[in-house]
Amino acid sequence: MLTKDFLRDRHRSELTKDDIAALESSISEVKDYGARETLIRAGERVRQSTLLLEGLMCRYMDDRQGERQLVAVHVAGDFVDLHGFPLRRLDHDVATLTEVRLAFVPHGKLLEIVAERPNLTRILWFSTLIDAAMHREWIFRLGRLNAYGRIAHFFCEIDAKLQAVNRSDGHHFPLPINQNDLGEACGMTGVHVNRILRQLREEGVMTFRGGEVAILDRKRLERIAEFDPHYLYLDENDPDRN
Amino acid sequence: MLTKDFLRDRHRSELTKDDIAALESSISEVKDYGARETLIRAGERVRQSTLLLEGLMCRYMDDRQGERQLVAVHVAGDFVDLHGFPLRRLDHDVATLTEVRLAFVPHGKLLEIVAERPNLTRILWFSTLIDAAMHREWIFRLGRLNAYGRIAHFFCEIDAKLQAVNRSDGHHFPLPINQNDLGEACGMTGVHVNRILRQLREEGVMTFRGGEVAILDRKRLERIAEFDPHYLYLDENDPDRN
DNA sequence: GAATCGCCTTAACGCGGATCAATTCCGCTT
DNA sequence: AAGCGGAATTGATCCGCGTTAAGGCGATTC
Repeated sequence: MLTKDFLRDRHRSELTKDDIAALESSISEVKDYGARETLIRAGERVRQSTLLLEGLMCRYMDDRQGERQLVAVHVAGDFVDLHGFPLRRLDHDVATLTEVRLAFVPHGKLLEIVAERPNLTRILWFSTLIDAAMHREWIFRLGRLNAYGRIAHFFCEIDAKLQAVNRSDGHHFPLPINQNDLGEACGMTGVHVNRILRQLREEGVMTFRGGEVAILDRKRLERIAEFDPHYLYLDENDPDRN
Repeated sequence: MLTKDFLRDRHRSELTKDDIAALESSISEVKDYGARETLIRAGERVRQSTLLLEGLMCRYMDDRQGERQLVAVHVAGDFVDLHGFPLRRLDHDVATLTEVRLAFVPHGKLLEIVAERPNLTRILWFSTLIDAAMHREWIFRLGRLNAYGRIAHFFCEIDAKLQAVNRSDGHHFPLPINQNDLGEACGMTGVHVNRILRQLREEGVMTFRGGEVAILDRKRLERIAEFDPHYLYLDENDPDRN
């Protein structure tokens, strides 16, 4: 089941067996890629969308001096560029962070889904809007938190997302990226990321070394980050679903 | 025609007459509101979506100390909280900035559209993804530009959006908000906004006084902002549409 | 016409994070 | 065991922006 992590812990139960079968059968190809490959460039016409099965990916934009700003980090189960289907061309680049396994869905198949499966369509739409909600939280993080809060927030978010697809136990998880990547996600230099990580380590909040994260004091970490996972639309946070 | 500004200059031509009629007839109510009213609070269950017919609105999140971060500013023609339809509850507040005229569309009608009108559905989906693209550009702006660039970028964006719905001639337009609002949009204090505005004024790039914007040197303004309107998905920027 | 209010404006001061530059660490190669 | 390259680490210095505070100006109200 290639789509087993798609919307896992995110109203996946609203998908019927038929919906899932339709989605599964619209996959044209599964392929592996190495770390740090750019798969899509901004402005290109895109004709398929990418479901991330395993590994980490990111989306980013570069400024005039070539400084990079990540706008999203993706984990297993994410439909990384589903928004490319209605948009037809993207406003940013898409790249792998680690080695990945990807499944591709041609946009022709998505057109059929929109024509024939309103329920699945609404839920695919929903999944692209979770990404938008995460974008908003990133805006908040960059606009209102200092470096300490921004880094803490990044780890809260990635942990919550990895937990939802069972890649983190909430205390410990692999995250094979470097301090510079972290800086590019949080709008700061690698040097300053290093100082912040030292502070978090010395205060016993969390550690990040050799691509391994350990969360030691979740309460403190979440307070530093002003973290509230509502914006991730995970099942447990939805008080009166219906 | 209440929906005349919806997606104006943004692939609106892909909507059939029938689609437009269906959308128009799904409007349940038109209502006016005053400036600075919060219409939707984060977490509420939403059962209708809001089309902005005239005026300015914003979406925002507050941090723990009550400091506000805007995550979007909306102009006439924007379907402000269409994302509330698939999401069902929002992760942020929605408020008016100026006096506004609004049209409401019940989510029940949107369900019918999704069931019966695949083309309109795909285009409604598209419209919510333009908002996501603007979020990404805001992330870039906050993460990689300094105060000078961020303010310049804000004005480039709002001008481009207002031009698309014919509320700006590209040189001069009303923008009845204050310097503090600008700060909340650009992640800085009102005091510093004031310094930057003075600088832009003294350098002959643009002015912003009494709710009126004048763009004096567009080339310079766009260079300062590193502005490229591709992310707005306006018609003139789409080299080979179809 | 005095008082009030919202908003703009400017100045003084301090801090957070960028910048620049070394140094250390560690996994990999040979 | 030595050599190498990428990443982590740390220090010194600088400056952009926050903070605080004070004053100005036009609009509104009584």
